[in-house]
Amino acid sequence: MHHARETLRQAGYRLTPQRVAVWEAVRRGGRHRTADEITAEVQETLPEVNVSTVYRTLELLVGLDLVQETRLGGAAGYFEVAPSPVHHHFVCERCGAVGHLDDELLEPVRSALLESDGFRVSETRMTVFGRCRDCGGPDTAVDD
Amino acid sequence: MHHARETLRQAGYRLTPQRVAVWEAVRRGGRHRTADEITAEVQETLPEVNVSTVYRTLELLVGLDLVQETRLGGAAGYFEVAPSPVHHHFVCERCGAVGHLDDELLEPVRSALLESDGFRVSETRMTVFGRCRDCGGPDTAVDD
DNA sequence: GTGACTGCAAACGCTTTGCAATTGA
DNA sequence: TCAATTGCAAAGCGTTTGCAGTCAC
Repeated sequence: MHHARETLRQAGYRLTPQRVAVWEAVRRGGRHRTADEITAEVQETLPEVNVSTVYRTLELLVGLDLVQETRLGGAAGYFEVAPSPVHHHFVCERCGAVGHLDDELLEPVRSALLESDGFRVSETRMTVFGRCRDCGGPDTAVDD
Repeated sequence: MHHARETLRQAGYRLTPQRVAVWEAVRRGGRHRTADEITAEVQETLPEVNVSTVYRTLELLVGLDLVQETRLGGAAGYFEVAPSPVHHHFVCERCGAVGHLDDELLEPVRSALLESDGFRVSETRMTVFGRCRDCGGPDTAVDD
């Protein structure tokens, strides 16, 4: 259970209907949503809400570590409830399905970077593209 | 030695001074350059060249696998000579230094994805943020 | 009541596009 | 020659901003 309301209050921010609606939309979405999609959903209940408010709210929620923004390749950013533990994404380039990938898998990469380059990783953003189980691998024979 | 000219010719494209200049700018740049930086450099010798030409040329070169575009976080894309073998980037969040990270390091990640999710990876884009050797780690005591 | 917040409209930065003029093959 | 390519200007996209009015506290 998330504690967005309390977090907002405790940080001294006002609990407006718009903010609640944006948070709900991000949460309900589950999968990654663009600011545009979030705006559309919020407007179903609060038709007057403006994109700029959505962006401002998303920025706020990202700052409070309640929401995470991800760039999946295109021009637009994607938003989702900040996951714990940290994870990354794999995207099926055929059907668009998005999956999650645990951050622990990248531990060897971090060690290697520290040893070879003295680079101390603080944040990793990885997006993997390929074919999901249902869509078959690129080198798999498909009969159709 | 790269073979941009031949590749262009063989693909049926014209070898214009603008295209050569863009390719040279990407190549000479070495590090990652934005379309804007490339435009500026090209205009040093061909002042009339327009951004749109640069973008069209970059798109062409990317399509021919001569150039690679990367998103490093901001709004703008970064271009560099398509590297082989494939690599990824680590960015120092303090001084902005960009380093390269070999794709082989990600082999365990690919295996794990295939085993656990049946996901067959075709392309990985990873960007790692942190502190380079000179800037010190986030938990390193810095005396200044 | 009052300052944090909103909606609006306009601007932003980066990129793409339509079109007439130009140019490489 | 003549279609491919260019420069220009304008539009596109997602996002941000300034401002006057509004609302949660």
